[in-house]
Amino acid sequence: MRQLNLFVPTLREVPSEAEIVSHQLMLRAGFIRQLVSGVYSYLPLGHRVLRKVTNIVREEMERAGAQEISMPAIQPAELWQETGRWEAYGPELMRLKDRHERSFVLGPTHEEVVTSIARDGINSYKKLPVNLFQIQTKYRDEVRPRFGVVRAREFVMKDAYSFDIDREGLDRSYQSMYDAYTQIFTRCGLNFRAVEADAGAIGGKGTHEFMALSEIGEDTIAYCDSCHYAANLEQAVVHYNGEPSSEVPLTMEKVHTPDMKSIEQLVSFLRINPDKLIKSLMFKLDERFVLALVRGDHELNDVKLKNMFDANTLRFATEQEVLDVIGAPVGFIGPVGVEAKITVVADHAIRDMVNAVVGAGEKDYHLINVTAGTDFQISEYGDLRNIQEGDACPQCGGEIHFARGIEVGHVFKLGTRYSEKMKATFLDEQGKEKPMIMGCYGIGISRTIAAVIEQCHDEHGIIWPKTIAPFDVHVIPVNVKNDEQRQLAEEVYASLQEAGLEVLIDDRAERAGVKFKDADLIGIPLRVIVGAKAGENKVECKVRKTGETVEISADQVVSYLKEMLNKL
RNA sequence: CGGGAAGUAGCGCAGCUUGGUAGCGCAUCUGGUUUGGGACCAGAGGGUCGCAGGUUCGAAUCCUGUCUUCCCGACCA
Repeated sequence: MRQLNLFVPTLREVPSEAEIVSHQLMLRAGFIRQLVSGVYSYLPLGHRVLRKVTNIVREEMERAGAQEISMPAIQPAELWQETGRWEAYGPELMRLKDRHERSFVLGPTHEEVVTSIARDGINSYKKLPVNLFQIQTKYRDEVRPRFGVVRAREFVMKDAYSFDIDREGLDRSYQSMYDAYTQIFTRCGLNFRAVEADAGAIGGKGTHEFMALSEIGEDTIAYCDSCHYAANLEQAVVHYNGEPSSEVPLTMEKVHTPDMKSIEQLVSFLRINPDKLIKSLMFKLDERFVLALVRGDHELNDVKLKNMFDANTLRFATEQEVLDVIGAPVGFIGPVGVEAKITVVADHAIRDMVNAVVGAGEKDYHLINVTAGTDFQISEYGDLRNIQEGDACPQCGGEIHFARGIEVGHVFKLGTRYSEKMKATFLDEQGKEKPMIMGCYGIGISRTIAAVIEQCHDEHGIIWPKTIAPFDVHVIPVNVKNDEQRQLAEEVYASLQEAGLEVLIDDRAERAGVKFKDADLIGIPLRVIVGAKAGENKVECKVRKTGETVEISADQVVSYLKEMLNKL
């Protein structure tokens, strides 16, 4: 490809709308342009990278036995009403109406469509298992699009759906997708971890998120330093060791704590550590009120609380509800003497606390020297808090650390959630009708590209992994007006192409500095500079990543670069 | 949806306080000189100052409304 004709509008300055490095570089290097918030065009270079990633995904999916299809982005509301997601998905769902006032959605995912296809097309165990995938533009009306293509409203996604006759089949499908994903992200040059995750709106049990490690990641990953354990912060299991305090329980006392509503205020007022405090939080779970207790220095995990009660909805109780049920304002509520009014549950850590501080259930008062089991009763203990750095790993007892991650892939075991609702059944060997067992597997393709840039760049620009670089080699004649240089560069260009490499030649009549700056920005892994020594048939080969430069004879360029490419 | 910031040429910004009909750098075009890390000189093109309304003889500037973009939060495959 000739740069003279290539549309690469590079920017010298950083567009003010871009905050993070990948967004800035994608704009500056001329890969993308924004149309409206969260919606982007991919320019020629960006599109080439998109194609590279797409090809890797396609290859690995097909290698894993999945079959590519293409489903519509426009889907009728009726399909979503069948599974209840027309309501459940909420405002994230892009909805629209046609001229006859019929409702449609722009698909954020395709469980409904693919299940309807399977339901019509598959009716015997003999036709299973099947895994169908597509690579397609998806739509989500994000509350707040941000970080360029990392959180966009329109984005490219690979989604796959497996259909099996039983759980064992699903386990096999799931594992093969897990392996394919590992292969895909490795090939893309990404530093990632597969973490145990929450199933979210799609539902189902048994799920892993593939997280690209990055400071700008929107999720926190808890991982173990001595085993492979890694989980979403919200999902990580907290191991209960049972280390009761050796303190002698003292007699409960009421103390005046005027306006001391927060943990921080109490800590400085009473001169105690936050781990001596018990936080009492009141929630409304479905139709009931619950008082949940966690240690002062811990964070309550609402998903765990929700799961404890198998509830569908959870929200904080309003100030009025707290006043009505407990009889005290928020900030002064506690577990003592409320057993008759409300269900009290607690995190395991509360078990071990002796002489703790709780709200007195009376404005401007707290109780000190309070001990669970003695001064108040707990109806159920459970793992209700978020894991913290330094906690023990639930699998091996090692130490838990935190890292930030960008979710680039997600594999779910769906089970029969959709097949039952949509009556996607098959006849088994006994002639018995059964719902298909489903799995679904997504990869955020456009987001993956941003994640790679976050991990692979320097102060000059992008440093593409060779596997997804827009080109393999960048040939730069320093001065195109010099016939020797131009001709030699053309020869090198032709021979590299002949050798099957993807080559971009900067044949613009720009000064050397401009070309080098642009080349750094664009980030093609290998560079051939044809300059002053063209007359001696010598060129310079440079590795973008290391800056390593070697002067070689033009005749050796092809073999040398092929070797370098293998080493990268 | 709550909090904050900003909309002036393709990009980055000044001008606004104190109203007088728009400017700088980069980019673009022409000519010349340059030519190994974003050159120099001379000239040129490009803007309904986000939009609407109001105040005024006169509005980029003051007032009101509205839209958009970005950031923080809530939310989230």
